Amino acid sequence: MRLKDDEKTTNIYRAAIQVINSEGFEGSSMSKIAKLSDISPATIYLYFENKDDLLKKLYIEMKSRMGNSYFTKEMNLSSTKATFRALWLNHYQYITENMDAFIFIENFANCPLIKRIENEYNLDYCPTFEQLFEQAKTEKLIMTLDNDIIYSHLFAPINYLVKKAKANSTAISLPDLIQIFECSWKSISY
Amino acid sequence: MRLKDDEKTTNIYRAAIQVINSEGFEGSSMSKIAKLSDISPATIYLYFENKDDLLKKLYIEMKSRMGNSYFTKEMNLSSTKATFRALWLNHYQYITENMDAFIFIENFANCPLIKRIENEYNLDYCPTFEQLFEQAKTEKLIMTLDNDIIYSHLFAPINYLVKKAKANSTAISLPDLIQIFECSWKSISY
Amino acid sequence: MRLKDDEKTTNIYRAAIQVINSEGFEGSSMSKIAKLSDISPATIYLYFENKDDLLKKLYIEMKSRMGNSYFTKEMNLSSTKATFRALWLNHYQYITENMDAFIFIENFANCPLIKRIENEYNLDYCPTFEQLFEQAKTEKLIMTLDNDIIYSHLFAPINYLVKKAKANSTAISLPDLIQIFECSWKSISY
Amino acid sequence: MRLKDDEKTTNIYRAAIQVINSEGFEGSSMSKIAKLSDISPATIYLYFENKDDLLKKLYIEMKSRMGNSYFTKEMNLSSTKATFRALWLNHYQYITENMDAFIFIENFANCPLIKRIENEYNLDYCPTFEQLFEQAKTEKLIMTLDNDIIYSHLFAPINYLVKKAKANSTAISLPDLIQIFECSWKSISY
DNA sequence: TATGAATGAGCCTTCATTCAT
DNA sequence: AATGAATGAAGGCTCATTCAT
Repeated sequence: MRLKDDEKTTNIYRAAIQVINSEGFEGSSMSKIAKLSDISPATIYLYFENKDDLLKKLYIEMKSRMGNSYFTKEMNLSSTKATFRALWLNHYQYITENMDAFIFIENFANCPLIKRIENEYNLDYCPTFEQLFEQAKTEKLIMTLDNDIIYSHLFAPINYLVKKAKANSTAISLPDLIQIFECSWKSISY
Repeated sequence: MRLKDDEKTTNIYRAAIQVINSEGFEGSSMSKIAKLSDISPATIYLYFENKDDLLKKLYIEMKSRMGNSYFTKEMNLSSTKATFRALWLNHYQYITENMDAFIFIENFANCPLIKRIENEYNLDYCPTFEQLFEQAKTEKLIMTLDNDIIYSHLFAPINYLVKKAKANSTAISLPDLIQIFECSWKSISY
Repeated sequence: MRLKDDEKTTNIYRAAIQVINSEGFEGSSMSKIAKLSDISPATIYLYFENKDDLLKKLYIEMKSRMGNSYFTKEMNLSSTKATFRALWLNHYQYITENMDAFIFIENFANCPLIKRIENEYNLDYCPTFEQLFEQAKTEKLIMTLDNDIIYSHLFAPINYLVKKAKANSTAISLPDLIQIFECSWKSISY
Repeated sequence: MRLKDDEKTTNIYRAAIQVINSEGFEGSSMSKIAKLSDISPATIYLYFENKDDLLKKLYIEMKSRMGNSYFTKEMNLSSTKATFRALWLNHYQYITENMDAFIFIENFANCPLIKRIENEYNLDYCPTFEQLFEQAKTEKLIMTLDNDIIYSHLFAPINYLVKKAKANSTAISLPDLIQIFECSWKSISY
C-alpha cells in the first residue's frame, strides 16, 4: 500500500496558483492543474473533495501564510515607528518573494466563491495587529483612527504599487520603498 | 436604428456586469447574459465578435467612465488642496453610486484577459492628472514623488475601504470620509 | 430560426430503448443515445432536463402506451369470456409487435429510479380494467378474487412466456397461445 | 484459511445485493460494495476477476439457491396435488424469507450481462422438476402442456404478486395465498 | 493476503458559438 | 436584424481496475 504523499498537496497548490494566475480563474481547470502537478486528475480528488474545496483550502492556506508574514519570531512588538517599519518591510519582502501567492490572493479576494470563505472564516489581519494599533493609539504614536483606516493607509498603497510594478515588469527602488513607507507613516502618525 | 443599437449594447453591458459580479467571472455565461438582457444569445454576436470582445469592450467602457469620474466640467483645476479634495470626493461619489461597475473593475483588473487590454490601451489615470501632479510638485504643494506613488496614497486606501465596507454591508460615515482624505493628503503633502 | 423538431423526441426515445436493451441500464450513456439518434449529446438537453428526466419520460410514455394496448376503439366491453380473450390477445399482439418497449418496461420496472416514478404516478392497469373485473365478479363470470390476483393469473404467465421465447429466439405457436389463454381463464373463472 | 475466504465471499455477495437493490445496477460500484463488506476494493479482486465476474458468480449462486428452494430433503416426490402444493409453498417461503435475493434475481434476470450467463449455463428449473411434470402428465394429474407453460402458470402469478406486495409494502394473507395456489393449480390440472 | 493510493477512460452536463429561418 | 435550435469541445467528477507496499 502506498502512503498518501504530503508533498502532493503542496504540488497541487503550486500548480493551481500557476494555472490560475496565468489563465485566470475561469481559464483554470482541474485537468490543467493535474497536468502541471504531474498527477492524474482523479488523484486530486483523493486530496480535495472537489474544485471548490481545492480553491477554498488553497485560498485559506495562502491567506494565512500572508497573515503570518508580518511577524518574525524574535520581533520586538513595542509600539514604535521602528516596529511598524519592520512589520511593513516584512510584508513587502513576503509579497515580493511570494509574488504568485500575493497576486493570487489579490486577484481573487473578491470573487464570489472567496467572498463566502471570507465570511465563513475570519481571515482579516490578526489580533496582534489590533493590539498593536490600540497601544499605538493610546501612546499617541498614531492618530485615533478606525483600525481599518490605519491598515488601509499602511498597506493599500504598497500593495497597489507592487502589483503595478509587477504588471509593468519594473521594480521598486530601495529609496522609493523607504519613501513609500514614510508617506504611509506620515498619513497615520501625528 | 442607431438609438436602438445603443440601447441594446447598454443592456448587454448592464447584464454582463450583473452576472459577473454575482456569479463570478467563471460562473458567467453568454446565455445568462443574454437572458438577463432579454435578447437571444445569437443577437449578442451581432454586437460583439465573441465573449472576449464583449468583456474587453465592457472593461474599457467602464474604466474610461471611471477615469472621467474625477472631473466635472466647471471644475477649477488650479493646484490647491481644495482641487485635490474635489477630485477625490468626485471619485468617491462615483464609485459609491456605481458600485457594480467599480467592483467589476476592481475584481477583474488583474485577470489575464484584462491585463492584455491594459497593456494594449493606456487606461491609467489620464493626462490631466499627470499635469496636475507635476504642477503641484512644482508649486511645493505636494512632495516630489513618483506619480504612481502619489496616486497610490491618494486613492488606494479609499478604494480598499469602500470595497471592505461593501463586503461588510456597512457604510463609511462622513467624518470618517473626511478623515480618510486628510490622511491621504497628509501622506503626500508637505 | 429553426423549429424544434417533434420527431426528434421520438428518435431519442427509440435510440434510448435500443441502447438500454442491448447494453443494459448501466451500460447506457447519453452519448451512445445521441449517436444512435444522429444528434449531438448537447441537443438531447434541449428536449430533456437530464438523463433521469429522459428515462422517466421514456418509461411513462412506454408504460402508458402499453396500458392503452389492451383496448381498441370499437371494443365491446361487456363482461364475457370473449371480451377477456380479446383484451388478452390485444395485449399479446402489442407486446410481440413492440417487443423492445415490452422488454424495456419489464427489465427496468424494478430499478430504483423507476420505482420512484411508479409511486409518483399511478401507472397500474387502468380503471376500465377494474370496472370490468368487478362486473365479471358480480355476474359470477369469474371468481371473487382480489383484482391483483386476477390480473396476475391473466397476464403474468403470458408475459413470462413471451420473454422466455424471446430469450430462446423461439416463437409461441398459435395453438399454444390459445392453450395459454385457456389455462389463465380456467384459473380465474368458475 | 479456507473458512476465512468463504466468509469474505459471502460478505461480498451480501454487500453486492444490498448495494444493487438499493441503488440499482447503475448506481452500484465496486467501492460501495467494498465499503459495505468492510474490505478494500483491491481485496475484491483477489476473490473475483472483475466486476462482471462478481456479478455473474453472484447471480449463479443466488439462482441455484433458489432452484434448490423448492425441494426439501424428506420430501415425497410422488406426483400428487399435495406434492405440487408443497413445492409451491417451499418456493413462496424461500422468496419471502430471502426477499433481497429474490428481488435481485427478478430485477436483473433480463439485463444483458445476465442474459449471457443464462445462455451459457442452464439455470432453468431443474431436471427433477421436469421429471415431476412428465409423470404428472402421464398420470393425467395435469394437462399435457409444454413444461414452460406449466411452470409459468404455477409460478409467474405468485412471483408477480410477491413483488407487487413488496413494492406496496403490504403482505399476502394466508387465505389469499391458498387461493392463489388453487388458481394456479386449476389452470393446469384437469 | 490485504490494502489504500493512484489512474485513464468515460460519464453527464454546459458552454461559446454557428445555423437556418 | 433577430432568434431559438443545434453542436463540438471541454469541464468536473466517478469508476473499475492496478500499483506498490
